[in-house]
Amino acid sequence: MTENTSPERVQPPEKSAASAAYSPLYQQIKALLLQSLDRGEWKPGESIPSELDLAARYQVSQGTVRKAIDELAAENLLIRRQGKGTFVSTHHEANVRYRFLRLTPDDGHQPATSSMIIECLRVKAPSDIAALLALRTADIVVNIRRVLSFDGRPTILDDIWLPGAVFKGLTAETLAKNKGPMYAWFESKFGVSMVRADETVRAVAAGEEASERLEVELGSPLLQVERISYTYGDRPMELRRGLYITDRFHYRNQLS
Amino acid sequence: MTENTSPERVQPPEKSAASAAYSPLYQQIKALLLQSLDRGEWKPGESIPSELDLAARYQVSQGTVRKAIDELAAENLLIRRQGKGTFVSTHHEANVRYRFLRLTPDDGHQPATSSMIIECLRVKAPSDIAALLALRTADIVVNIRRVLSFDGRPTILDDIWLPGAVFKGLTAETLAKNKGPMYAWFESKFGVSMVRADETVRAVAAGEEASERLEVELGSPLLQVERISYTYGDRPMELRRGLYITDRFHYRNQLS
DNA sequence: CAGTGGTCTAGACCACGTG
DNA sequence: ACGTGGTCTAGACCACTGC
Repeated sequence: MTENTSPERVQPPEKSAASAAYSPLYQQIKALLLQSLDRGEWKPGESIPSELDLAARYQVSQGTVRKAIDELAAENLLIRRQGKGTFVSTHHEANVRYRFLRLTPDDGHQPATSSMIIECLRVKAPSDIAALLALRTADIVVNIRRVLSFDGRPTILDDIWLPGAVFKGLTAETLAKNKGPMYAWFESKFGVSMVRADETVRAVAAGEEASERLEVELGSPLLQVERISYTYGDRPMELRRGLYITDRFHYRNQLS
Repeated sequence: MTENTSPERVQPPEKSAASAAYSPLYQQIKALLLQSLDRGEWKPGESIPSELDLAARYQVSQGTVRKAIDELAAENLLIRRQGKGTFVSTHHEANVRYRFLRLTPDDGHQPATSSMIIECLRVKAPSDIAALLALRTADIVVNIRRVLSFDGRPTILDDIWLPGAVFKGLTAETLAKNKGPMYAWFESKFGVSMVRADETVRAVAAGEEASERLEVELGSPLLQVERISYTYGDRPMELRRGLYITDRFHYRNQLS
């Protein structure tokens, strides 16, 4: 009974010259791990099987599994912990909360955060939003608008768009009940893990609504940040347009 | 004659429990490679010795050298090219020119770039500049001010500060002669490789000079980008304050 | 003490670039 | 044909964690 009927049997890489679609073994393993993550076989915060177990499961050496995991860890999808295991990334943990928020206080001290929901509506997707979220204009999207305050000062005005089909049961009420980071809530309530994001940053002048909500002069400079967040498989799952006040905070970035 | 008198002999990692300052072998190799890079033993754009040569030189296995190089490649200090060798990163190559410039045209098309030097002075370091560059206020710094234009439109007003002791012979004349990216010029003319950078981004209102130089209304929103660039060993080598017009361009960023 | 990831080695073979 | 980095394996031992 050593016959292997697992659907996850990997192909040994085609080593003959004729192979056009050659893919290294560890990339195939990486793809299989990604599938399992996407499918929810291992949930955010949980540990995945040990390297030796995975090696046995996929019939490859530990070194090959290791290389696959190395890449996923480099992309922040997995987190290695020596002596404990390898864990699925989550937005719940203290050290990586607000992982996608690059706005940082000018002095080091961490501010108290509070959120005020302006509205939360389900509407047909405007065409620009639909395009960015890879939806059709007939599809329903959830539109959340809110103000984030730091130390009691309104600082961020957010306009958030989510695919309605995925975020079922998201209403102003359920939203209001949730404390803590929105991305952590998305994980536990809707099973959506935000894995990476692209941001587009500009300086703009405060319009009427922004100046009221953020309590700044009409026309004051604001940082406009448009973010598209992706879940596994590069599927866009959120469009977020934010206006930031940057007099006591700054947007930080590391180049290399 | 097998005695090894090389100054680069590495310590086998202390494997006994008592070792407080344990450092993996490959980290020691990485540090040695960094020293050689800093010292200029291999110049930007050149290839470093092959993995097998380095393994022989440091008396370790190829795998250990490989892991050290892997990390340096992940930090963009080295570039691997299969079949050819491993090369020292440079700002000269077309694909990584303007590697630190995150301002991107809204439409895809690459704009024609031109630079206009406003002035280039050697002065005593103001205290804030000195602090950020890890200098004393008595030290001399070079201060360059310039406007970058894209497709003929002034778009960036830069205020650049460099340690005078390192950038000897940098004058408005020599600067004006240089075409192409400033960081590439720093490499070939002054032997300074910029290896990574930290940026702080804000939205600000155009002041008098900015509005004149960039031909925008007084008070229009501009993106203010303060960048500290580092050479090997995390030594700060440049402070750059830029004001960007972001109506046809945006600052892009990837989060993960 | 057992189990996990982390380091290190040695060797085989492959893919790529250049003669 | 050769030398380069890239992949894959197997095995030994170490460091860390928790029972």
